[in-house]
Amino acid sequence: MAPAPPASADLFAGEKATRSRILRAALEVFATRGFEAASLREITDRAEANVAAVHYHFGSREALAQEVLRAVAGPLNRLRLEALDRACAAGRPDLAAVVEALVGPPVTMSFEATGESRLLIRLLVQARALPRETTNQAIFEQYDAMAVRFVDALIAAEPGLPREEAFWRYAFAIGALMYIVSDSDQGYHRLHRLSGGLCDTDDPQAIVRQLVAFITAGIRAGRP
Amino acid sequence: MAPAPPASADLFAGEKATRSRILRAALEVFATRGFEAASLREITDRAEANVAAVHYHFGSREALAQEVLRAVAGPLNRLRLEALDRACAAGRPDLAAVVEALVGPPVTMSFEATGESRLLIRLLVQARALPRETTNQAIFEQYDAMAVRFVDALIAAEPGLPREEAFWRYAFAIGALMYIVSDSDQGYHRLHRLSGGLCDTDDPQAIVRQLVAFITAGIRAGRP
DNA sequence: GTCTATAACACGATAGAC
DNA sequence: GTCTATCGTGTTATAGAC
Repeated sequence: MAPAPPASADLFAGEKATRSRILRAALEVFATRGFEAASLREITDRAEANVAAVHYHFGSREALAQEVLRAVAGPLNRLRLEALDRACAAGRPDLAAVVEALVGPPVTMSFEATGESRLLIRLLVQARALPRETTNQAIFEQYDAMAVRFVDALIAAEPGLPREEAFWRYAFAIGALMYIVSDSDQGYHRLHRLSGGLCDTDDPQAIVRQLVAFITAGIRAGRP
Repeated sequence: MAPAPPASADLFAGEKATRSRILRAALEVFATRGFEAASLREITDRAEANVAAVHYHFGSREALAQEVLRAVAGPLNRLRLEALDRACAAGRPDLAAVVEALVGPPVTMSFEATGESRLLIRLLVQARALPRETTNQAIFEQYDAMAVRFVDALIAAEPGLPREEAFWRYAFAIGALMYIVSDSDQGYHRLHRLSGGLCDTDDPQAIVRQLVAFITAGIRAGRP
């Protein structure tokens, strides 16, 4: 059996040629223009395919959106859970290692030069900004179980941490993560400008380092 | 001279009747449907006005979006800076008081039953999810100066905190804030569901308490 | 200042040829 | 499986009556 391909490999390689090109183009357009504003025409132009091909392969624009979200969510979670397994391998996990397993993979993926996963966070930001039935469904089914596993790992690392606080702080961590990744993305770079160049938001290692320090301390805070 | 009205008062009270109704409706529609997906028809229907009136009063759909963002950003910053001034009044400020001045007003405003500011965070989430020239301009000119004032206050509260870290952690705080507010908004409530009801995301005081505990500890973290 | 009517165009979806 | 052509609808914007 062949080993699983790295997350940065072509997510849609196994697909039929046109279907694959449409998926790739749709990811790009949905991520940069939003699920609502993206048009089928823009997607098919980029895919060098036809509007009718989308309906043939996916049935509707909405079904295409759901398919894209599903296809792209897998690799991130796999990387995260592998890193979490490594952190938990030797008994009680180290908190910083758990946090790094949570924030490291998405940051790394966002900075890939090529590959589809690069746009994942942007896609998730879109889905969250404008919740819709279809995208919510795809996200919940892919991320809920992973979220609970990480919360459990946080508690394993910090046995004194009440479960309620673990959930709140998991959410805060995800918020900080998504905010900083989308800031460093697509030429926005508000933090870099605001800090007068002090914060290098183009350095993924710096981002992970800063995130881990902040989140780890936040999770260790006393009960409010 | 009359005192400034409370932030929850009608933001558009001074406006001409139709123009005011359009602004109010536009805020609602832009905040819930996104800047790209919102249509003039939906806005004018809600405003009980005419499509042509928008062009008469604002010139274009894009100019209307910019106007809405500008009109709504003021009250939040005023509340925050007033709270920051109180925190800094007696010499060296308390870190928790500075953080509460940052996150308290937006959380409180999001939970207002009426008033336009209730939708502000949602509007900012939209603007950030899909950065555009016009909305960026409106946000930067309203928020950049305030951000730097808060970073300075963080450093004043924690003299050992390097300026670079202060900026990173300010950004992380904003990310956690926006994430949790948009989660508790509009029936999304993912954290509530995910935590099996442990986290009451309908209680603004609980949210502020949790945010302040997490962020305060994160800011006090050692240099990574 | 506010309306109706309409121009000019983009959208998602589908029928039917090949 | 992939195309062209087209239907019906919704969009921004504007011209002109009042």
